[in-house]
Amino acid sequence: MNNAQIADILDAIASLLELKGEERFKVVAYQRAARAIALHPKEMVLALKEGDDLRAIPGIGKSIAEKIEELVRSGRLEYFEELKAQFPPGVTELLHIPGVGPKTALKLVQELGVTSLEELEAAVADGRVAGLPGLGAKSAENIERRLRELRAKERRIPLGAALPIAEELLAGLRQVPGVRQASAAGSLRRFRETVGDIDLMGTADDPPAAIAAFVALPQVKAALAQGPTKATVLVHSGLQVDLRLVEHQDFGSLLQHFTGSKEHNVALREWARRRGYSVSEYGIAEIASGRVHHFQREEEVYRFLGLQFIPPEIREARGEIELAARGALPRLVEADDIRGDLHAHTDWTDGQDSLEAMVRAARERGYAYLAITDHSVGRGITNGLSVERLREQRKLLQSVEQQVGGIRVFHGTEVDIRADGTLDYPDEVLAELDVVVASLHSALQQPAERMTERVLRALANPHVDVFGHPSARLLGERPPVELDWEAVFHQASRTGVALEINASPGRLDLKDVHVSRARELGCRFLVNTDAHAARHFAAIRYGVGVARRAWCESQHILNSRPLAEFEDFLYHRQVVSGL
DNA sequence: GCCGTTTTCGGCCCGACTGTTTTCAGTCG
Repeated sequence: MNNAQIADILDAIASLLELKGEERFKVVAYQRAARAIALHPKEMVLALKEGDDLRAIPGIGKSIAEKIEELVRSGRLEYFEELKAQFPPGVTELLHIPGVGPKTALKLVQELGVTSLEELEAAVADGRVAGLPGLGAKSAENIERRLRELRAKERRIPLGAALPIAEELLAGLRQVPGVRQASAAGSLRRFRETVGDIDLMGTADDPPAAIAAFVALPQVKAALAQGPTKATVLVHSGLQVDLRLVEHQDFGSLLQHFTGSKEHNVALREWARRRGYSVSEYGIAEIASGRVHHFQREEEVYRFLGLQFIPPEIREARGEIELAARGALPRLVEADDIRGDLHAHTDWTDGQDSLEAMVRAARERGYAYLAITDHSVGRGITNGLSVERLREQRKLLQSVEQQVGGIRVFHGTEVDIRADGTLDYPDEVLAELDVVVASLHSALQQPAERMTERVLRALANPHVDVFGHPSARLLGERPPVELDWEAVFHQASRTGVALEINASPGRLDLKDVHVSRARELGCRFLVNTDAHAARHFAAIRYGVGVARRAWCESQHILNSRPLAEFEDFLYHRQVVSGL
């Protein structure tokens, strides 16, 4: 049983307790515990095996720790089974409908015997829902609409699709006279890998005029709602965007509030409350006197509470507030720290731009180094390089490096890890290269055990420097491979192979939680774009966002290190080979 | 059920919206 499954059960318990009418705080305790487990980098199975005290995890106490132990040990939880038995199966499904909470769900179950979305649909259609006490025609109508929406799309948009749209809208908004502040908020600002919608915040001298200008932007397909200080629009990609404008003096508090996460805000407010303050989106009130403090800038909100500024990417209620109080937050790596990209393709294989164009683009970004890593021979579909072409490419690379100047260009490969864990070039060819990125591209359906053996074998090859896009997932299109991550991270840590944080917006691979765990185990990382065109280098920020969400500092990210130090990694690291 | 800068007991974030309510409950972010 993995953490995600445990978290699901804890969430289900919370829902059942809600239905039961249990005290709200007990419900919240289970919801918090579920989230804590879902975000916990180390698998519970392993934590228990190693004798960790689960109560050290914020939100986990004696009672829930025991339940997790029972779940891990036996695969089931008596308490959960008993709770489930008290309700018709499927009733918690109703809670997934926005607008339907425990009270409404219980009413639907008890009065109408509805236990599934299908039955609910029927009950709405024949008017039984509208006839319930406390509900009316309007409620039934809303439920019907929400049911439809739930079916149509329960999909979130990849960060890489949403962020450019948000930035275009913000640029448009900033052109409007009188607009002084404009920023994205929400999960987009926290760099979550997918977002449900886009939240924008701003201040304007004349809010209604700014709102009017906003809904008239060319990106806007339709305005769903438009008030004097708020607008909700659809953009052409179908994404929903909310804009909210406030007084200049309150922008800091507003941005803080709407950036979230919800759990971070709850933790922050509890923390403040214990010190006599009440925090809301309108400012910070002194509880004793009622005096309210206003903040134009978000930094001031945290400073007022005696906290270091907490970067949005780590606002997830994972202990960041306590660290900020002690002034002990990590110095997260920044996009400007990145000095080179170690995974790039050219038109020698499936890239769009020439080798020279790629090198020039990297130098223009101010990079000190770049690796050209075209595909290996077995990737026929990408025109993978034969050994002869690979060697030919090196000659060109050396002359381009000289011509362009000011940037070190490494010759590398993105070599296929074959189904049996061998690599797609012989060792003596790999030995000629500066950088070897080993990646999975085929036979991605292997069962976990086989896939793990395959990867461990590949990482044991002393020529391999980097494990490329380790899970091979494509966001929203292809699931990650089945892999014993713990074993892989241990292997990478031992052999010194760097794990790639692939910044390509369709991948974001490794993902944040895995990066956290690998970092704990002593792994180091490369944030690479896997650029297939010069313009793709700009995607580096998505990968940096993942690294930041995993609390990575510059020391963890090898390609944020100066050239000399990076060459130490390539040429002089202690290579441990063998399985 | 969790937790501790008043506390091992008695608290537990805050405000807005919606619908159905004649003063508020339920739900959401």
